[in-house]
Amino acid sequence: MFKPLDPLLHAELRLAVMSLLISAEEAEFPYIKEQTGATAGNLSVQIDKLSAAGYIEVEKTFKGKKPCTVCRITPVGLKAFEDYVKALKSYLNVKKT
Amino acid sequence: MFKPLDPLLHAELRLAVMSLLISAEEAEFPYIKEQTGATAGNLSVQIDKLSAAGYIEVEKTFKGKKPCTVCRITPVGLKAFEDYVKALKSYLNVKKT
DNA sequence: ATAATTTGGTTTATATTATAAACTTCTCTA
DNA sequence: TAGAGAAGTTTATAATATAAACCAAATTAT
Repeated sequence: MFKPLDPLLHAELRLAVMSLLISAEEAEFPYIKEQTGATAGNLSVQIDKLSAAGYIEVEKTFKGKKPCTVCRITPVGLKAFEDYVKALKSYLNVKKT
Repeated sequence: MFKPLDPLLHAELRLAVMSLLISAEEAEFPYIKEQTGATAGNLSVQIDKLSAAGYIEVEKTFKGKKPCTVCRITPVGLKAFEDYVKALKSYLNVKKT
């Protein structure tokens, strides 16, 4: 009846990050921060979690002399996101009006 | 960009309960328990929260001599659910494939 | 030159939340 | 009448999200 919802994705900020990365393919930390409205600390933690799960790839480089953290979604992450959306539909597609 | 997600609804079990009640209009505790696979304790707590928020109505009656807890969605709950679904879409409708 | 501010983050502490375990009350049945 | 089962509730714990505090380097102001 109800499919389980991947707890890693069923969290507002992490879902927003994944959502961004799916449409953008690549995004820098400050951009994600601005788009999501998250605090840097919170974003840092959630990015770590997504990265630890292999859902995103994080590359720490330099842009001139400033540090620059770039995030990309991985195939695993994309799959997880798609599965999550499918599962969610079991909760939403209830009323066939 | 990303609409905030009602934290009361953005929780697996509560979402499942609301989802059930939207299609069923009325449901008894044991039925909800069975459909969601939740433990009675967890379900009891989550039903209380939905009820406290006015999202559902809980009626405690008797079925013969056994207690019988019946739940119904309220207009407020229905509205909240619809808003939640709309908000969710801001996270999902990203890739227009 | 050096003090203050900003940028780009990380670490840590707190507060909330979800969840299950333990408990209660009543009924049925062996 | 003892034990099991149904229907929940309360309470304790473990996980989680989140922001506050912090750090380092670079830029700007004095």
